Amino acid sequence: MVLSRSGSPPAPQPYHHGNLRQALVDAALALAQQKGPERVSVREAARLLGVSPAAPFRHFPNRRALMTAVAEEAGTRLRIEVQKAVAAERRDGVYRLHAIGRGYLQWVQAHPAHFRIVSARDQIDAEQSVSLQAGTAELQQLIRQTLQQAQSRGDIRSDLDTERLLLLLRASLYGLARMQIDGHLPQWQFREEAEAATLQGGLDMVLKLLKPPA
Amino acid sequence: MVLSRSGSPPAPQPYHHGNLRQALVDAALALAQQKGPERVSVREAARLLGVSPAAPFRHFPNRRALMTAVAEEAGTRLRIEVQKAVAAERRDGVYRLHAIGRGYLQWVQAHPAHFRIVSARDQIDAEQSVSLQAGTAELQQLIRQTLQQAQSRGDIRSDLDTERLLLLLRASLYGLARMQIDGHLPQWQFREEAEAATLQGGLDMVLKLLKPPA
DNA sequence: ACCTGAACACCGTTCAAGT
DNA sequence: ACCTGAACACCGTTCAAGT
Repeated sequence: MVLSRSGSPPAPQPYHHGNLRQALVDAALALAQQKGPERVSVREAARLLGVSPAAPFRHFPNRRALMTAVAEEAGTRLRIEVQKAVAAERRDGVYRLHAIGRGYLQWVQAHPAHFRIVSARDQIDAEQSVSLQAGTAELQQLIRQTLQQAQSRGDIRSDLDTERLLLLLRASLYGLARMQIDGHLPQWQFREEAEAATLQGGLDMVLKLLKPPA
Repeated sequence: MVLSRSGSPPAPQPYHHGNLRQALVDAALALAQQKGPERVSVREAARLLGVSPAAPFRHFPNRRALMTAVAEEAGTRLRIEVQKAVAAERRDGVYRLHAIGRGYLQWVQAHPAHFRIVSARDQIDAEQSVSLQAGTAELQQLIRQTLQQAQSRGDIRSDLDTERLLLLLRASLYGLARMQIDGHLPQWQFREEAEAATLQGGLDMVLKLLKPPA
């Protein structure tokens, strides 16, 4: 948040106290947005904050731990965003499923760097992080409940196993998100809106397929 | 292929000729399998082959170019594997679609490091590589044709836009593959077979949903 | 044409020493 | 308790010089 954007040496501030831990997370996130998560360096973050290269290691055992902290923050924001999206949907059944998917995909598109970090298994320790594990579990539980509800309302085919549908739904969402992030989406469309439309189209298609046969 | 597995200094072989370029690709791939693609270092590859740290740069302008070459090889193998899988399927229609999906998912599971490299957008230059672009296009074209054929045979609902179905199919497959690679699959199952079954279940579910209503 | 040797500017991480 | 300074073993990359 409080990054000096000016010249090179940001003048040794009274960072000797202050919350260096949080400042490092903020700086790392900012760097990830600028140059991609894989190019974030601990030293550069330290430099930006005017502390020595060794300072970060009083707060994080290693680079992965710092990146994991960044991922935890991003993950929390994602979860909150999706929860907000469902809460804002007043209609029931499929509409709530739709809201979840839309919220998820829109967030990914709005914050690509954040999503890349949460899903960067090679940069973070997702299994070790209770926050990340809990966040994922909570999201999965939200989808599961919404799916069950939609099934019992007759909005969604109920002749199919809920857990398997859940897997497919997650795979579709995650797949669409990653295709966008990894540049696998048709590029003959220049505009951001076009990509959004493609993602939406994918989402619409799954949900259409889930409708009970007429 | 021809890596000396023994002690540290692999004795300066007559690599002064020989195919250093290909040897580097092989070495990088081997390292990627051992420690993950993101931990492959050009210097270590050079060391393994008994050449100087500068030698690789006569064959590749930079690290990304080397990794891209590795990805090209992996991508070719993936494409061939999938093509084989379809060719081996004697039945028509959905069965061919099934074969594609199965071939894809099985390959990913059998060669996780390879898949990680082909899809490691932060390590390679996928857009610059004609080989990778062509491979992806060919695979996409294969799925498209198979899908169209299945639709016209009445195996797959034909009331839905082919291109959108194609997107969903790709997203599901890519999503399932990445979930496995990124460790998002339920871990209460220890065995590899269990993960394979989960992936298969996801694939079966999409294809089931694509069947025309009875 | 292909490779070496030495160098440069970076990294992550450790550790004694400072406040 | 928190940070610095200096050091270590690594990187990717360049470039003159060697064969």
